[in-house]
Amino acid sequence: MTETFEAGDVTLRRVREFVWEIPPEGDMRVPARVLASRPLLEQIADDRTLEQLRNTTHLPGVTDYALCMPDGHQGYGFPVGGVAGIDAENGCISPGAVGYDINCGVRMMRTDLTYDDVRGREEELVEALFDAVPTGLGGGGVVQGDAPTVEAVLERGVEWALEEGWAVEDDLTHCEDEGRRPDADPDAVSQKAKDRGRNQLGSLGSGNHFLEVQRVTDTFDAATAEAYGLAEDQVVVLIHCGSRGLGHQTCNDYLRRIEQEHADLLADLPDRELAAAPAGSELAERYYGAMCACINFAWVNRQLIMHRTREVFADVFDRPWEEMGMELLYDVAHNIAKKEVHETSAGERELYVHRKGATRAFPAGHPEVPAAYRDTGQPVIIPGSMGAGSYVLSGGEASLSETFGSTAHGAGRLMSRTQAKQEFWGGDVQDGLREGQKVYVKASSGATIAEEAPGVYKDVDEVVRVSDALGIGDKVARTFPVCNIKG
DNA sequence: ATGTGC
Repeated sequence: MTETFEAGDVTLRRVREFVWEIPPEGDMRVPARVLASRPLLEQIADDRTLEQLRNTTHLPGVTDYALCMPDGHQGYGFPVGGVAGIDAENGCISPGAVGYDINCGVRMMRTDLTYDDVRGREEELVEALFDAVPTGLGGGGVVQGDAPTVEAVLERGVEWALEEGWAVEDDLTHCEDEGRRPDADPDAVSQKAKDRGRNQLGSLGSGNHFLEVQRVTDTFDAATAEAYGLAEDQVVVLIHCGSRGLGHQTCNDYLRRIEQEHADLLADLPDRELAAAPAGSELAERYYGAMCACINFAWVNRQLIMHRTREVFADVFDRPWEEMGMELLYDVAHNIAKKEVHETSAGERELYVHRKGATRAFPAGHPEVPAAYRDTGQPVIIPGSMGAGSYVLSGGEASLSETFGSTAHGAGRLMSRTQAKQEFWGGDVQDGLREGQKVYVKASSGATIAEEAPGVYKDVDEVVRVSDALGIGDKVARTFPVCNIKG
């Protein structure tokens, strides 16, 4: 008999280990799949995640199945951790299925330092980073951009940073799409969005965004770890942030326009938050071009923060950063929609692959993996919480057949920010991390520390275990925090 | 996530 899992009015049936399916019924165009262990499934049984996932199967052109990654939880319309491959010719594109923070993502920078080099100097380092990298809501960035600067960043991405001395050539070759989305259309980004972004170039923002100095605690795959330049005890830097007010404004601009101009499509959807523009429409093209421009902005944002971090390390350790092996390992987006060609049940199709809180995980040999990682598969960076550490995976062979080339993006929230602030007090969390785990955290707001307390997250080990077992993203290395700055 | 609302 088929094993089932009941959650409210949703019944999932087990397809095989870690694969659960909501069979199509009513206006569902395809099944919905959750990739999770039973404990992870139980953690999304009582919120809107499964209902939202089911809703996404109503989107025109959704292909084969809608998916929820192991770290999934409820979001705006479309679950965080959601993946949908939607036909780019006959389907649609949905801003809510990309997320408000366009190209929210992570980059990891290597160093040649070991934990011994930073131990005892955590406080000095965390203070220096906090002084150098703007955090929190509002304006102020590493760079104060004027209007032409914003245009250049939207158009050319990290190439702009290279020209301006904020990057080296190797940074481009170790970034998804070499740091530039060619489909970017800066004219499709509103003046209001550009104005908001102008003084936010090189700023972390708030919420779950952070910069963390970490040490590698484990390697699981010696050959891939070596190819990625990772070894136990090594110090690395992880940067998690997105496109700030510029991306947020762009998402909002297009949601409102799409709701108005494609009200007929919206009328057939179960949730207003899923508003989508039909493929081929002017608005679909404009949103795609604007989103790609925001992607470039976010890559530059992370680039500026990384380069500033190099300067901080040079200062603190009194050596040129080039002599400390401070190279970009990889930068990967986890809030994005991309035109990609995939093998589907209907044959080869060009899809808008929507990944919202999901990471692309292309395996070895895929032509879109940067040359540096063509033989190992794309690095997949999965940040965990301040108390649990993070993972580096490599894109798995099964990702292309199972998940449109995707895997998880983090530990996944267990509770809302409001609930977190009722459960935790920022100062206590900070003290506990420092005294218990030698993790030095500095934030511009105590509330943010409470909202991001380790206890508000699911078990990242369990999330990664599922990814690895399914063969969509394979374990390479694990890291643990040393010091962390956040909004 | 966000000049912390739709």
